[in-house]
Amino acid sequence: MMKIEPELCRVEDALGILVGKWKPIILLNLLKEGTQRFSELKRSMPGITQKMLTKQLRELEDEDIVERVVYPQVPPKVEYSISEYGKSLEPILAAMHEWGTKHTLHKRQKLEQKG
Amino acid sequence: MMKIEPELCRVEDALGILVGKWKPIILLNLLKEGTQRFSELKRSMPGITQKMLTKQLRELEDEDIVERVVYPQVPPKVEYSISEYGKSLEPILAAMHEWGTKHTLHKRQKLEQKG
DNA sequence: TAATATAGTATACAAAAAGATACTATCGGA
DNA sequence: TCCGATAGTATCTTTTTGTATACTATATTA
Repeated sequence: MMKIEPELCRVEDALGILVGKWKPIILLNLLKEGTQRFSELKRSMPGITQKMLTKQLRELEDEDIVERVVYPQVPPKVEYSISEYGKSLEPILAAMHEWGTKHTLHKRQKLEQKG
Repeated sequence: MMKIEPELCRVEDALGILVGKWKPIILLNLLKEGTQRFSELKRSMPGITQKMLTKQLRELEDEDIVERVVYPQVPPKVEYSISEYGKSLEPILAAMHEWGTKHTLHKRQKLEQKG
């Protein structure tokens, strides 16, 4: 059985990058669609505000997960993509998605038992 | 390459369970030490308040990740442990810990380059 | 009889995250 | 000349999280 020393725990370091109401969605979008413009990302995430999208992207960029390329044009064009380094998060996202799917089912079954 | 449909994404369901300033630590403690009393858990997490520990444990219990057993004694004795179901989170915690460890190193190297 | 240990709850407060809304610059086209 | 598109900022408010501190019950022990 795996035993991580709780006091040497680095789970939070990974968690900190994924946490944020929109980060997993942003990452999955970029992983699925590849390079995307700011406006494309925004359109694919109904409900997100400009401010939030910018903020989350900056944070991901600061962690080297996401790459940002500005084209000197008017109107502006800025493209976002997952960095090679960022792709190392993919198995974690996949594992969480898989677990989350099972857990959703688990909760549904629990609710049905109670009526 | 794995492609999770962002609109069917269940990453948040897993994330929601791990998020909270103390949850990963609590889970790792229980995974490492096995069954623990409330006071033992508290002692092994310097800085956590009673209220926070109770709250996090309740939330984990509500998700069936943690089991709570009350002994009808005075002074009270309450034991916490990871449920069988909860153990399915272990690979995710391990993956995040591993990634987090690498990421900590990555950031350190980046800082050193800049001085 | 008073202190101690345990596992809490109650209340108030502070800080962080998220949301709503309005504003900016600038080129091309109508 | 005014509008629209793009990728942002700036400011304010609300919501969510987390912290600090005090309080509770009760058998046992000194």
